[in-house]
Amino acid sequence: MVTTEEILAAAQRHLNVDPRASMAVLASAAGVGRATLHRHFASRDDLLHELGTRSLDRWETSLDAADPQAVEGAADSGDAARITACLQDMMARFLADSDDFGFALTDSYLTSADDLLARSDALVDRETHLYAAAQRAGVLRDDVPPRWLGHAVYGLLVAAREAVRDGDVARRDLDAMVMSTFLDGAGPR
Amino acid sequence: MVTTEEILAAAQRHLNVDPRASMAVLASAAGVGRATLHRHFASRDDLLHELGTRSLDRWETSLDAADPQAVEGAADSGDAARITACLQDMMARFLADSDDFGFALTDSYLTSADDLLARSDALVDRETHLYAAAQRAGVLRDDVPPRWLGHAVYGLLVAAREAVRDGDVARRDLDAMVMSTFLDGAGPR
DNA sequence: CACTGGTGAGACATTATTGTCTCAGATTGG
DNA sequence: CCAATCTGAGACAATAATGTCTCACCAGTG
Repeated sequence: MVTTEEILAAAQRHLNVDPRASMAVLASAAGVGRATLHRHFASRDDLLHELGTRSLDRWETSLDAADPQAVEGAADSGDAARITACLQDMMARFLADSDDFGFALTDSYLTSADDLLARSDALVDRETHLYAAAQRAGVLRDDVPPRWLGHAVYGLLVAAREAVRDGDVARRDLDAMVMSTFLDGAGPR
Repeated sequence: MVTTEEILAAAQRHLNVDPRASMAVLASAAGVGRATLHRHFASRDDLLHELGTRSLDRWETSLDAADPQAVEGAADSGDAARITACLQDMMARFLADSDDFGFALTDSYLTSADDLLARSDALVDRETHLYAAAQRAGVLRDDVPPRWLGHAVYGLLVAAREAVRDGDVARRDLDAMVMSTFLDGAGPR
């Protein structure tokens, strides 16, 4: 039997490639009849909404794991190693999610529903506070807006997903490479 | 009168937000009747194909400008300042294009048409050679695959577009910020 | 065996989208 | 003013997508 999770995974994988994929296409992509797909999700909007919710759930979970550590670390304002480890942990979680859960596509889901958009905004704020704290702790450069750091991380996640998909980077090297690129850049060692 | 260019610009802007936008939506987004839109582009595929072609044209132009400089710079294998300037120039061109010309959406256009896909692959190769040359010249770190650098640049372009769109970074600061993030990363100064 | 729950195939009406066409009005340039 | 040209609105048929429904089928269970 094909579970709801498998259907969602197949749908996301497919919508990544073709955002216009029809329900019929998504059904056969999941190896399921069109009727069965509609038994899981009454409408296409339902499916997209669920997909968006799952993405936000994962994002929130990653932030939940990273946030308290960071706030602590920033509170005693100096434990750079700790806050760096926290950033690394968060990045690794993001990367794990970007694997099977798309990232670049998230946007198109969110903009359609107000509740998802609101959640997304709230998470952006939380993450931005985290970067700001890292800046105060001297772990991240403070000559750029913290929001830019958030965008940069997102961009690198997109890059990472593409790189793995194209086979340009091995999955096991990904975490270290992305983190190093984020922190140290692409300039000479 | 609404020119073809304006229609394309409006379409791209709109398709960025909603890849499923219909011809009717795209027409009114361009401030034009549906019939007029079809006078410019016989079919939706035609429109998307043209959009993809324009993206590739701009990309190719940017590479044309950067490539000879880089090859020269790599040939005498040491003029780091020169090859850095060349990378900066290329990045600035990319950023200028990512402004009005979308970037993140390019993919969905390309994967639909074989000729565009082939052109895209060729350009990726050219750009990769450029990064490899930069690595040999000691301008970019050589402990990562050159293709990863390409992905990273692409990701930062996505980030830059989002950052400007959200008003998180002023356009005039963008070039320097993106280049510095690419070369030096987000770690402390 | 009979029964149950879930499934795929497909019919079906409805709606959205596409591409073509016509026509009346507006604009431009002579 | 007139003619040529381009435009938007809308009619139109064809196609695609959506959501609902029925029905035969099959696997597992009692």
